[in-house]
Amino acid sequence: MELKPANTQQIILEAAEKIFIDKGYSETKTVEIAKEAGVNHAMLHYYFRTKENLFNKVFENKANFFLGTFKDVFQADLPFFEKIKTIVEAHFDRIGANPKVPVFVFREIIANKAKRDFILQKIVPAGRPVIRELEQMVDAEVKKGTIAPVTPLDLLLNIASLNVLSYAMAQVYFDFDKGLTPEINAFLAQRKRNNVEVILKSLKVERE
Amino acid sequence: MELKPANTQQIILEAAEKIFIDKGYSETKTVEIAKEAGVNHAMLHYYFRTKENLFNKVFENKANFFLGTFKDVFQADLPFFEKIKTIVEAHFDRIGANPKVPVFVFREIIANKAKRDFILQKIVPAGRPVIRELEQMVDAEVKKGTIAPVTPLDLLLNIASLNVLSYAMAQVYFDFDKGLTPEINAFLAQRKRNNVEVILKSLKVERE
DNA sequence: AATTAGTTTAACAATCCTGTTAATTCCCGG
DNA sequence: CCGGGAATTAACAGGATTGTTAAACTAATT
Repeated sequence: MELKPANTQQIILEAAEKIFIDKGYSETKTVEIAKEAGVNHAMLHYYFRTKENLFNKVFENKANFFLGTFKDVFQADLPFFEKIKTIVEAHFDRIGANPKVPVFVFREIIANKAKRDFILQKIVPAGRPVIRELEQMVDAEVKKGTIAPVTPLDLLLNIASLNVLSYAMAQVYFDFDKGLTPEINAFLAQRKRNNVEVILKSLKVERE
Repeated sequence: MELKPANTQQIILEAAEKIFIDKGYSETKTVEIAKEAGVNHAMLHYYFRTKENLFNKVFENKANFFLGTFKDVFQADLPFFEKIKTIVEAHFDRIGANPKVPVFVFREIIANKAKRDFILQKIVPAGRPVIRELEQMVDAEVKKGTIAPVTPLDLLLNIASLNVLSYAMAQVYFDFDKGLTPEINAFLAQRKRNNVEVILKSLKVERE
């Protein structure tokens, strides 16, 4: 992916990202970040002044990543159910690219009220358009009677819940740090299939 | 609930529980636990020797609680779909009694491999019977053709995912520490209804 | 080559945190 | 009431950790 560790600042940021996400804020020592980055630890102060500053940069990036996992998947021009399927799968895969991030974000928010406010003020508003877009899609179908009436928020939360916890559970059952073994891949593939199916079924109209 | 803060050891344990779950292992300072418990911080060492020792006691309790949320809900003698509904709701409510615990458990496991092994060895085997009991219930219905074929593991993970993330999300959106406002209760009630419905629908037989 | 701004280094100060210990108080059985 | 073990306190040692700074180095410009 990123092939230019050109400047020290970027190197530090990437090292910090890795370690913060692995260990959380206070289990992470600035010296360790410096070591991982291969620079003198005074450099962290030179570029970022404080540990918290550096952390906030990382956290903002990652929180945006996690909460933005929905934004990019509405483009395709497909039939409704195909589109939903695509959204669920794309979301699943995006979490797969950073499987530790969601739990990291939740944990840090719950542990630290200041960060919760930060999220609410800066990031949730950005999610508004996603809801609205989904709302239009869903409402149109509901009106046609092709799907059951659901709120877009519930639908969104259902997708996020199934996908996020699939990876969280995988990290409890398996040792994720040693790469994706066939066993892990099988588990994830099964969950992916299951999640799509559950979401699609949740939209089906009930008949008696 | 617990009306006997009789001995110091118990007081310390309860204080530790509260703070560890709020802040995680390393953000928690032993002095703070002592202050919360209203005792000299040397008492922690007197009763528990080390911080890690104390943490492990708390963690084991809470991890067992979380993973045991399924065990107690299979008793009722009801029709299948009613039973599933009861299970989902009971699980939801048990998480509600300790809403921060699931994310706490995930985070600490992911941050600390040693704890993951601990979980796998001591706690997952205890979950085996739950799977088996569910398996019997499900298989019987599948054979009758009254529900779609699903693996009990998937069903279990689906329930856990929806319920756990409902509370995790609630803690991102709302300030949970100031008690349950009507707003929070409304959100949770809606999620509870939704989760039951999604799970039940996931079991419905597909028709064309 | 000299100047300068930007970067890096090494050493250190200050604080914080865990664990320890020796002395003191508490409480109960005799 | 007294002796002794358990519980508690105050004080501190040792280590880790973050942040700071002054000096040294680098590279581009003149």
